[in-house]
Amino acid sequence: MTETEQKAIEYYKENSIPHLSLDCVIFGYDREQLKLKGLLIKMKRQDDWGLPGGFIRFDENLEDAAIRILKERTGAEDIFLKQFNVFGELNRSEEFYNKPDASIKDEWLGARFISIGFYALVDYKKVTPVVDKLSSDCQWHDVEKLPQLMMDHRYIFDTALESLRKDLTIHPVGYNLLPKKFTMPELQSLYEIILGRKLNRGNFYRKINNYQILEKLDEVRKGGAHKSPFLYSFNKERYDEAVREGLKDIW
Amino acid sequence: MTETEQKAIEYYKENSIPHLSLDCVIFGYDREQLKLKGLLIKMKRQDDWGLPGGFIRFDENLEDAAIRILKERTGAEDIFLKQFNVFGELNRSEEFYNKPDASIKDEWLGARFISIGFYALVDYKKVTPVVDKLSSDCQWHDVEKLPQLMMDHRYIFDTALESLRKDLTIHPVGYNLLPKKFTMPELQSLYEIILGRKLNRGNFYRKINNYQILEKLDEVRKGGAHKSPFLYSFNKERYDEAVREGLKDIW
DNA sequence: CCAAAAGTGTTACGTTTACACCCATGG
DNA sequence: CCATGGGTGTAAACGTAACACTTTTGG
Repeated sequence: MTETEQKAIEYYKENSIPHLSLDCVIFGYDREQLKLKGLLIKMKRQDDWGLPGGFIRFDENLEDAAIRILKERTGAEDIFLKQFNVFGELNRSEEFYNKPDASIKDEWLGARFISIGFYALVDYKKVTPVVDKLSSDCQWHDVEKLPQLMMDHRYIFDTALESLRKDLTIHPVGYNLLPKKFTMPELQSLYEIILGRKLNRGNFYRKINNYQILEKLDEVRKGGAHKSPFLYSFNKERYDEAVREGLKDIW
Repeated sequence: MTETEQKAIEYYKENSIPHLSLDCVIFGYDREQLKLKGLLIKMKRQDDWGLPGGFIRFDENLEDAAIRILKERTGAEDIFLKQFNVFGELNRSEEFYNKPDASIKDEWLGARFISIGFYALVDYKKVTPVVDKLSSDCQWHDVEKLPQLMMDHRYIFDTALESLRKDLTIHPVGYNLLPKKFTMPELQSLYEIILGRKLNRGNFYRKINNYQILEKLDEVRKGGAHKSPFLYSFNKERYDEAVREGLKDIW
């Protein structure tokens, strides 16, 4: 273990709640490749990838810790972030740092950890994955072809995706993932990518309009090969309300 | 603080994960009064009621800790138990044990705690509320008229009830709340009590039958004032499957 | 006989899905 | 002109709520 690593661990140890970690499943919407990605990190001298995570400082709210970790890893702020499950099986993490050939050995890190899972959704292009002092790599991976993940991180990832897709049917998504002004096909494409399936255009159009979270602008997007599509923006008040209250029974 | 209390705290301190607690919202189905109850405790020398909670031992799974706490408080085993949210606001708990007039002062207990919320559903009659070493009372309370609760326990309680009612529309409920053999009106009554509203009899009959989680027996319940209702039992395999997978798309 | 229980039918209504049509328009 | 986008129509399938009728049967 290098001195940098040791110092980083020392800092965690002094300022964070022990035995409690936070794992973030960060989904990235890739508008160009029309793919959903997941941000994974690689710990120094480790083969398997893992979820970016962190610890909760003694002086910060749980939610703020998740926001901070996300910011540290991606630079992204003001993002759709949600606590979705706690992973507390015995031995889910202990072995990792205690193996004879473990790249990092530390008593604090090697203790039992219970992890609170958050998932986030960010704009793939707006994000620069950041390698921190304990990691050697931080990369986007296609959700459909994830590499081998360490510990129970594959299970956490799958649970997050399931939660995201379920939440999507109740809550709106798109703010911070699309430009301020966007077209209906762009919004539909976002939904299709997250859900992993095609949606009917006409039905999507009517449904999303009924939610009244959109504002149609008097502009069109010029320059495309075909008819210029209209531009829309989110009505932030109605959008936030729908995120809070859910999309049912808002008539 | 008495010596008993001090010893109890000492035991927690030595065997439990610090800064991490577990709060249980235990709902009790009261078949006779047709009411939904919540199990609350009163800490020694405290006026406000609170949720039964506990800590996670270093050597037990998160889920097992919840099962244990439930068992300690109610004697109930093999119960519908679900993790529903984590409460991690700064200062949600610290003040409680650090107030000048706090009935219990302890460094370990007075530290910051993040609490994992579980809710459970038990048969009101099968349960004997147990007062432990730190509490002076343990009682059922009508869900509609809860007393003042300490800390953020009212918020936790309300969140749990919301989760329970939402889960009820997707997952079946009733095993362990009804006798092995029960009638259709009894099952409907259970649902009505939990949901807090009346359901249409005919529709309920068809719906619950479609789920194919019930087995109609060749017996009737004798002794009532009127027509003897048929008895049913749960088909445990189908029931468990529906609990796991949800009730949609099982056709 | 009466009231509760069991089972079924019917109607209405709303939602979702699938599909299809028409129009607009940029290059 | 043609591919894309915008907007609407519609029919089928499905879900569910409300209600009502019938039959059964214990006391």
